[in-house]
Amino acid sequence: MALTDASLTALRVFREVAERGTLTAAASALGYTQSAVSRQISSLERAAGASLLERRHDGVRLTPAGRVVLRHAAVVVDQVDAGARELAGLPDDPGTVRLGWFASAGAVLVPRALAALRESHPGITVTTREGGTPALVRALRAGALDLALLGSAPPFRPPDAETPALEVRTLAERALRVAVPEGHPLARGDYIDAADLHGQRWIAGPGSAATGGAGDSTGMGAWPGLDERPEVAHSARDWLAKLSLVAAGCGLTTVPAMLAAVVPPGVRVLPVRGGPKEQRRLLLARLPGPLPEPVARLTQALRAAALSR
Amino acid sequence: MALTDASLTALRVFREVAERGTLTAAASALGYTQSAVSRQISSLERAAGASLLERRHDGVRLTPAGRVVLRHAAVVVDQVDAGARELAGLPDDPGTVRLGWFASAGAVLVPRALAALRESHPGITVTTREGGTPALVRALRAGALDLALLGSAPPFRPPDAETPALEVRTLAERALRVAVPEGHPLARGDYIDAADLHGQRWIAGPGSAATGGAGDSTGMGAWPGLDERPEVAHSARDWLAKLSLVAAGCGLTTVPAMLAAVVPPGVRVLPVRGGPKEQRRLLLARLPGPLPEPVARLTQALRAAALSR
DNA sequence: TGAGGGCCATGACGATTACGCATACCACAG
DNA sequence: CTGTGGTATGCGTAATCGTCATGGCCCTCA
Repeated sequence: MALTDASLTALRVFREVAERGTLTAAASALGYTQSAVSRQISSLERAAGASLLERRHDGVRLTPAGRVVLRHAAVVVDQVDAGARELAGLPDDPGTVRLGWFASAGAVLVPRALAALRESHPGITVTTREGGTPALVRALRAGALDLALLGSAPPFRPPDAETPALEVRTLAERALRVAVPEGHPLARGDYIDAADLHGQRWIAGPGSAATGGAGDSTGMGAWPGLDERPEVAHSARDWLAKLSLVAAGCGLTTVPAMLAAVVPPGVRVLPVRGGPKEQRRLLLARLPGPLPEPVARLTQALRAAALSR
Repeated sequence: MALTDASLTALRVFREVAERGTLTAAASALGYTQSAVSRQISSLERAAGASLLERRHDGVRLTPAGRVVLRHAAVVVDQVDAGARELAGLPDDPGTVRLGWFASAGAVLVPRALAALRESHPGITVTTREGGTPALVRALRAGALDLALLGSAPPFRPPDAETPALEVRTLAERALRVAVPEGHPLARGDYIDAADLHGQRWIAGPGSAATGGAGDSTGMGAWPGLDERPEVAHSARDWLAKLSLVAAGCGLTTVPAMLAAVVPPGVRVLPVRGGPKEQRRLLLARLPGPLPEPVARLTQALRAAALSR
């Protein structure tokens, strides 16, 4: 028996379980009994030939194999749903969703998601605005935004400590990279050794902290793991300006992996090896409560966009 | 009952039927009886709430609804298969595949497919070469190529008449478009009326036939459905040169829809309405015989690339 | 015109799967 | 110790899946 023998129902159930954290909650959400959900999971694990979930007293956790299957399952289920929608030509719920985002997410993920959403749900209107993580969280709390894309750096803490806790899901977690000019010596390899970042000139973000530790990329500039005082040759907030400077050979800058998709000609985006792992998370946050259909659709679009490379 | 209630088996069967053209052939290929396949199709049609196939005495044809479902089904099934492979960590068969292609396919589809293949199967080496359809067919026959991307124009005939017949599958069928400069009056709308193509200056392909009827885009230039003698302002083979000329405002040119993905700034690619439908097919051909694993993988990658927009 | 071949649909039947109900077991908190 | 929350599994019922056999339609050829 192989994963290819899995059923769509099992994949759909698995995704719901992974999101909700317990078989019981997933069952309730999908209109099954816990028993049926348990069997679907068991069936999927047999097909996968691996345990996909660790069972704990208070729910389940994904195993590494579970994470692999979840990634594929999400794509599959969303694709089937998209097919159903297209086929039915369903009149979707009209509505407006208000989304907040930080700059690098706005440059890549948001356009990608909005384009997909415009195609799959032409009736949904999305308004968006840029902001830093603290400001976006305040706007969520105030009810001025329905959804917000937030960045998060280690140690990965909740966006704020107020109650009720924000409903936060991780869309992606990827390592930071460095953008180098095409002709730069460091551009010759497939990665940059952290030790080779010594003595480089950097294009930093705004503010006094040249390394910009915030997860939302606003202050990003010199490599955060750099164990020397960085030489800051330029300081800029605008990503297009920063990347143009890189292209012009003016220096290096740290970028979220996502930005690699939109760098202009003359720029290479490379991972860094050695030194501490510089991971960043892309989060999607909202206030707890019923999930309106347009918000759910945008959430799906953002998730799909984050899963695609 | 909705498409979301469909089974993976039904989707897999449906795709095989669509490719092979008869329920009987699909059944044989998948190890089912014709009866089981017929029921899977019926089940899928119930889920879709529409007829997906026209039944004819010699097999089946896709309905418009069937085409929609096929597009999604292919993605779903390939994604499940990809998940299975990733999960199994299967050592893939190493090997080299030789692929032939014509220029516009080489500019878009081949890079896209090869990039995807490099990621999913790093052990597979692909060598490619450009050629026109007649030359590529000869190379297939001579065993110098494993696969070839061929263009086909109406009336859609087999690539040649030799035996054994080449194994040919249609990856895509799309209408030709016209590339116009951004500032051109015809660039203002979402489409071009065929009547408005009168009197335009054209960037033609090589050779004496300015409209270049061959499906493989080599001679493509003036709109093939043009009912006047075209004014040819430029003649070029190289697509980058042609498109750069368009961007520079030197004239219009006919392009396969696929090329819209890689036009440089300053170019708009628009469909044409009115006049005869100018459809072109993208075919993938090989000699009949056992399908080596690396060839199958490249075939899948090319198919996936052709399905994505 | 009739025979034969190819193709799809469907009745009948047996095997397998899916799901709900009830229950057992485990961990944790008060 | 009791109550709560969570997962796994036995049992019974209903639905689904696939094969075999058959019928109907269309086309080709002698």
